Amino acid sequence: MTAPPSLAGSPDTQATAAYRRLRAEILDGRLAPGQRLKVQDLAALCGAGPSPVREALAQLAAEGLARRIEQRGFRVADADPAGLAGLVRSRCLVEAAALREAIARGDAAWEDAVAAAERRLARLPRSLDPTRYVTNPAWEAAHRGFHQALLAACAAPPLLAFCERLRDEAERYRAQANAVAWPGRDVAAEHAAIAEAALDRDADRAAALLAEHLNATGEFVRRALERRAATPAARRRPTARLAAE
Amino acid sequence: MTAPPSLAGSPDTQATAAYRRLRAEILDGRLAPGQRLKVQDLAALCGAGPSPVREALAQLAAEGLARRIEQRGFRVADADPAGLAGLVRSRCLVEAAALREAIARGDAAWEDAVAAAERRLARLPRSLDPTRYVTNPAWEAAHRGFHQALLAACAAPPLLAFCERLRDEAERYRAQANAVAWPGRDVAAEHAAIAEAALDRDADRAAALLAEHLNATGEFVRRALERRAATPAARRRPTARLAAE
DNA sequence: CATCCTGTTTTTACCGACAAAATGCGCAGG
DNA sequence: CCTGCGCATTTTGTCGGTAAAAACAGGATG
Repeated sequence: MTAPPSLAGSPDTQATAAYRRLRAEILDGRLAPGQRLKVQDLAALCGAGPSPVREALAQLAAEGLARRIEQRGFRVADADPAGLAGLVRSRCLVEAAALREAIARGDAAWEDAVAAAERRLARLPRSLDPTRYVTNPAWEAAHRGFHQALLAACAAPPLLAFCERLRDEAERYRAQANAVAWPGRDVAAEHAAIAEAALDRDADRAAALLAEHLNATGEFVRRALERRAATPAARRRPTARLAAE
Repeated sequence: MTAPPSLAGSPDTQATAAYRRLRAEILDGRLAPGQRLKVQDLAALCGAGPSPVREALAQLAAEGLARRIEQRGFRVADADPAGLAGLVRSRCLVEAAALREAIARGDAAWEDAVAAAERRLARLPRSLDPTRYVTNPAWEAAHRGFHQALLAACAAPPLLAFCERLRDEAERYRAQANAVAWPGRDVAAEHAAIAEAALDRDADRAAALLAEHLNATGEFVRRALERRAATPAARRRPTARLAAE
């Protein structure tokens, strides 16, 4: 029971700490798409030297969250409509395939987990404030958990990891969109319908509903992105300095 | 005219050079699965300092070709039967889905490209030596080109990139297997059948043939892996020693 | 008026050195 | 003969400083 050197948790090395931090900032849009990532600035931000930061950036670039330009540093990956379209199409195809597989292979435990995740998600409010959108971390976690539970019975770890990665990237787009508007859609009903079809073992219906769900979110984000592009970049407010190169 | 510093091509930074090199060595098995990756050794190998090497390793770890163990360095990713099974399953699901999409969206140019790639591949010998297996780089390139051409009409870049990554990992397993045996299968016929079904726009048949093709390769590799586990001088200790150093 | 050159300033990419942690080894004790 | 503990050695992860490449700004030029 003595706690000699390091017992619990993560003694998190500087490199992974920087990785986590930068990843989070990119995902929620605090580091805007296209923005330049100067090593020294980030090093100062993370309170670390340049080496761990470069390591983190290399990792992020490999995951597609950043772009490396040889001899010219790193930038946050862009989030343009073309990228969104490819992302949504990928998600529809891949998640539908994974869901079909999960439905084919899922056992009783999988059914229970799906049902439980659905109920847990349904109980939580999407936004912390009923009148306008305020991110609810608990809902986000439950949402992720639901989609994960749906596919969990699919015995193909690389595929599931890929789904996770695409979900991450989608979150980045959503963060852009939520700055502008939020959906009036009844997402809870969509989730319930997907869960029901999956538990009925109706692969075609479940896959179609899931694809529709993803497409609807994509369409919403596309509109928001469009509207955002139309608005002249917040008429030179100092706050825009973050986004400016 | 004045013979400037770097004239053509890539002035390849040390980090990317190391990345390419290590990646190649992992893919063709010269760095064996599970092997420890000591930074200093690799740095000496690449003629570079530790920082670029760590950067390359972080990238490889993000791609799944290496594992990072916090505070304990990097190792080459394992290549055990379980990993192979998940990989094959993932490839079947993902490539089938991508192929369906490509068949649905492909135009005449796509058809031509597929047909051309198939003919190019059919013309090349699988092995440089007819009596035993000797890797033929031209065939490898054409093979990759064929599978790529098949899916090219699928408008989902992230998905295609993922297929590439899985193909890379599969190559790693194949390198293990080819050290033991080589398939008597008529792979050329399989490729021809897939191309024909795709050009007939018969998505179901094409997807089924492709999945079968991938499964057959997977099964071949699995057998080879099994045989390999039995033969080497790993009598006293369970398989652990193979991974050690 | 746009364009090109040129010197200055940032920024990248890299190395070598250093502390903390892990690994392996020898040795006492059961 | 095996088991557990402390010490020397390796290895990791990190920093600060440095050459070289890119970005920038200003002035001369067609």
